[in-house]
Amino acid sequence: MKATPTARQRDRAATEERIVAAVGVVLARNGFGALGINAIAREAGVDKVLIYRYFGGLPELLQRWGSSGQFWPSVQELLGDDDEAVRALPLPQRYALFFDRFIDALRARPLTVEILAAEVVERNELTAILETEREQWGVQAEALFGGADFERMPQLRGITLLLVAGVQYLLVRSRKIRIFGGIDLQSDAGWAALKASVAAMALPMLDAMPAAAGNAR
Amino acid sequence: MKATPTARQRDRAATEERIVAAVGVVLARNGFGALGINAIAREAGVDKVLIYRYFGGLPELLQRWGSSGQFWPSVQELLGDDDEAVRALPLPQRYALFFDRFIDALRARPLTVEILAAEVVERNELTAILETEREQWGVQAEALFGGADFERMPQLRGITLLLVAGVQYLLVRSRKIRIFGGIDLQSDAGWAALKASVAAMALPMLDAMPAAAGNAR
DNA sequence: CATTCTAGTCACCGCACGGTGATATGCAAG
DNA sequence: CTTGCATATCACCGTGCGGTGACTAGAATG
Repeated sequence: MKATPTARQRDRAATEERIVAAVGVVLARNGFGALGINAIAREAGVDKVLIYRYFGGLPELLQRWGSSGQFWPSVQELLGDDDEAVRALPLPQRYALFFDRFIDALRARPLTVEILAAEVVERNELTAILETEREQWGVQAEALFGGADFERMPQLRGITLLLVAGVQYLLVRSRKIRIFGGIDLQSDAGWAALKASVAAMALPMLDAMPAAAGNAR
Repeated sequence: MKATPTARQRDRAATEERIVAAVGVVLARNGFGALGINAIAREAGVDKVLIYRYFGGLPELLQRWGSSGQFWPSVQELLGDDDEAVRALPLPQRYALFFDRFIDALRARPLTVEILAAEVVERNELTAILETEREQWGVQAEALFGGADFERMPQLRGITLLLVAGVQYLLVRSRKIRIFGGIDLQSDAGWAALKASVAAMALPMLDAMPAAAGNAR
């Protein structure tokens, strides 16, 4: 009479899956700050000791979870299906399109934004995931423009970096606040306005910068 | 023989001061995550019960600390002493100068950057400080350009917002990482490159945007 | 000297956390 | 059927946290 409270089904693979899934749930619901052994085990409906047994500990579990999804958009995703068409676009339009798709891709990944926020506070297994994914991405994304443009316009890299950083910051902030600098960060309209601003600025800047550039390849 | 371990000096004003000062020390050394009653009391060399007695609790203490310094640069600081000269500058140069000084002002305030990072995670008494200071600032800073320019160029607000956000993001990230997108965020040279990029981009953009603008007032 | 505030000290509570050892239980091979 | 192993459970530990009640000691007042 001591125990036997239904005694779970003894299926290790399934249990592991539940634990890994619980990571995402807790992260999405309670944020990174509440992401601990106890919370995950509770969410999965599983004894926390199993996390230690199956994964070794929280770090390993987070790695496992991280390798179970794509958290950073691939360059292919930014290109879309019309691969060739995008590559043929004049530089300013290509530049604007890049930000368009970059914003959309990140807005569609709330968990990525959550990790992005966690990166601010500390460096851990989760943030390492994004770092590695982003590293390759940076190289490929630059190739999308044809690095030649970057060579010709040394100032372009700084501006692009600031804009990319700005997008990430606004995304992270949009989790907690709605209006920032007069723009609604939680609405499509707000982000559309930002996209339009980038487009409007890309044209004169890219035309003027290297004496005469405009088109690419 | 029970006690009398020198029995501190019974000076409430001085003790309060030590406690308030300890907030800044702990925040600077261990970051926002470690900013608690125990840590502050320990740092101040004071029993934590005094924090409750003198201030009521952590929130009130943080408010008190927050009102004891200027955490956001005033518009006057961005203008500098040569007030009139700056106002007379052509728009692109004024725009670039604004970012120059904005970056310098924030880089000189590590505690502000720390609060900026805390804003990402949660909203509390600390972040409220920055919010209110920043609110007034936003209005005044826009006046610095003459709001007319913003009216004439609707896209300008979005770009400016993205750049300001980008600066804040890079500052926050620079606490933990050194290189970001190929730029050294912990060196003056890195930031100088970013400033140069803004300047290089401001000229063609602001010239072209409203058909014909260029100079102001 | 006795009284009364008040600044400062000490000891303790409940809680949630990360982590671990011993134990019960289902499944499958011998 | 028995044995052995992997799976799941329970009970417990130490630690640091925010928070509180009861105490001690100096300083001013009569």
